[in-house]
Amino acid sequence: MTSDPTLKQLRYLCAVAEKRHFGQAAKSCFVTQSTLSAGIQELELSLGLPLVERGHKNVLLTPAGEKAVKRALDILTEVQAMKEEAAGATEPLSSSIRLGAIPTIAPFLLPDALARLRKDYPRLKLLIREDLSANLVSLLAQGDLDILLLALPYPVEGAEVHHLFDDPFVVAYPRGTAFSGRRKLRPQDLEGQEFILLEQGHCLRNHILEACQLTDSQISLGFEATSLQTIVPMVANGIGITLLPKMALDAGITKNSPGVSTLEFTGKKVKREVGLVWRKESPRVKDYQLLAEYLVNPPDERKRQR
Amino acid sequence: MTSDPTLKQLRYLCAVAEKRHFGQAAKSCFVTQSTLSAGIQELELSLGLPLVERGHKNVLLTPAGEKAVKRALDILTEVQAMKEEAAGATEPLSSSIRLGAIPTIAPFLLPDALARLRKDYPRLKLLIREDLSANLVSLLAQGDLDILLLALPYPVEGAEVHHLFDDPFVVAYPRGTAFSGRRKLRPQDLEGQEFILLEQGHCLRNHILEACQLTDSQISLGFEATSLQTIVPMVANGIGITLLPKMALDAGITKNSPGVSTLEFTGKKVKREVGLVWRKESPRVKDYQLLAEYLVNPPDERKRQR
DNA sequence: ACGAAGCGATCGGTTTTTTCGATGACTAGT
DNA sequence: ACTAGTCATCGAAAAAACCGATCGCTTCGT
Repeated sequence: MTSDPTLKQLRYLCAVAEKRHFGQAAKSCFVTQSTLSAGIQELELSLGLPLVERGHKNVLLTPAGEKAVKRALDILTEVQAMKEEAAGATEPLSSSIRLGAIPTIAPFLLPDALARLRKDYPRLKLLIREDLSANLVSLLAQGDLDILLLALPYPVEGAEVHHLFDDPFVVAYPRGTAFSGRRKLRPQDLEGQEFILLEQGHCLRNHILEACQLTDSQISLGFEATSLQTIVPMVANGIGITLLPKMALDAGITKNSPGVSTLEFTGKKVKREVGLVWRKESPRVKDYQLLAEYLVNPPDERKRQR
Repeated sequence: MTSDPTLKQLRYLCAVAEKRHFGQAAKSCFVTQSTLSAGIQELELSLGLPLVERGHKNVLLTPAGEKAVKRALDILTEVQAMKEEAAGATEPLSSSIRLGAIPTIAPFLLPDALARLRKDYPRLKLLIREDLSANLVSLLAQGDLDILLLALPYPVEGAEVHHLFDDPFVVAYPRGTAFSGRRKLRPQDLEGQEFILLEQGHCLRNHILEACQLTDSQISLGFEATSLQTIVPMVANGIGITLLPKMALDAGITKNSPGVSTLEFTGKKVKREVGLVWRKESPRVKDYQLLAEYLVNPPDERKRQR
């Protein structure tokens, strides 16, 4: 088995084809004539046929040489293209990011952030996958997703966690009942209430329980829902109360349910956190930090909108 | 300026992309893991960005890495194609040959030979240029032609000459005049005759003069013609006599001119030679010798046809 | 909790390849 | 014949590629 051609050899060949002169070709490649000569010979050896016809006055290419030069030019331009593509890829947020987000964050945080991202980085392709935290974490681990938008705390097994902001809970209750007249609540005020929470698997459920220092067994659960959007009408119908992420409230989740009132908690303890998670080894931290800025900004904007 | 990628590095990258495992990729490249690892690193350095995300359990490619792999595969297949093309080109008479031939040979020798060549080597592309010997020789020297079909002797300045066969001259004279009744002629029998020859520049003219040991001044020239095909009718009209290459006679040049009779010479001295000429440095001698066989064969075939 | 195993990165030393400058062989032109 | 110009060749030095061993880290099994 003869050895393979070398890119260097192909460059030599192209130079010879262009200059039709070994010495000048060598100069244009910044090597000595002997080096180039040997390179051409080796290429001919590896291809098994003569490519160049060495005359005394002029150097000519054999038909095979002509074809080889065409190929070589193709190859070299492709290599060049690869380099340029790589150079272009160093520009931030210029390729695709596969983002996983949980259902209790994605609909409230992403639409606005994505719009602004698209405006500033039109070359970015964001692929969104909405799923439960557990599934997202495993998808991230096996490389099917690049980054996750999760509610924290959540166990992420040696992945990098980047805190974005706190997301306080607010109580949503049927208008005119229970806490009417109160301006703020303490967690313990909720005791004895009928709760409507998301079904098992949603981290929001656990975060709410933890934030209120409750356990599954301590609270009476009238119903379980599959999404926040379905919980709100249930509250409006007087079936029970729930805790909503403020983020969802800000995004207008109660807009079409006038029967629902909301109350904030005192202090800042009753909350979940929102953060990004990526593989520790990921080399695109720069991209992710940039992405983080666009996800953190919305709070300011929401204040304005409120 | 960072160095260029290497084909080897591209192969390493593709192997990693395929195996998603450095050790196995290294094995498939028949190198050690350290070598491959270093190669990938160098490639990343030369492209200026990470291509591979090294996890503990699985190796992943960055988006830039994915693109680079696509490019790399393209490049490698193209290199492979170049090699295969080169290998295919070693097959004889498979590419193009630019053949120069003089007007006093080409129309008589080539049509039949080309037909048989086309049948046996359909991939051969023969480009024919018909011109005077002097022009052909210079075209050959500067590489615009690959091989010449000439009448010899002719000065060819350090080119390679390959004798094909002798081409005797025959006398063509108006039927019923001069040599009627003779079976053979000696050159000196032509003295005093009115000659019709080709115009200056045709080597046939000089070959005839030499063969008969005459000079321009010794013979009376009634007319000069621009082609053999036009000489024959002139002979038929009784304007004079001429010498024709037997090759032309065999090809039927007098077929439509019943007023022309022909006579051979005694011995084998009154002739020109037909040969191929190529640049001494030409690496395609194999092809040319094969071509020669097809040009030499016709004499046998002509006997059959006569 | 701890040891073993798996993986990629790194290090030193050896082998191989590349490169250069000088020289050789050959031709064309003077 | 001699000179200038060209590509091929040679030997030594420089560069690189490569390997085996080892390191650091993580994971898995006990």
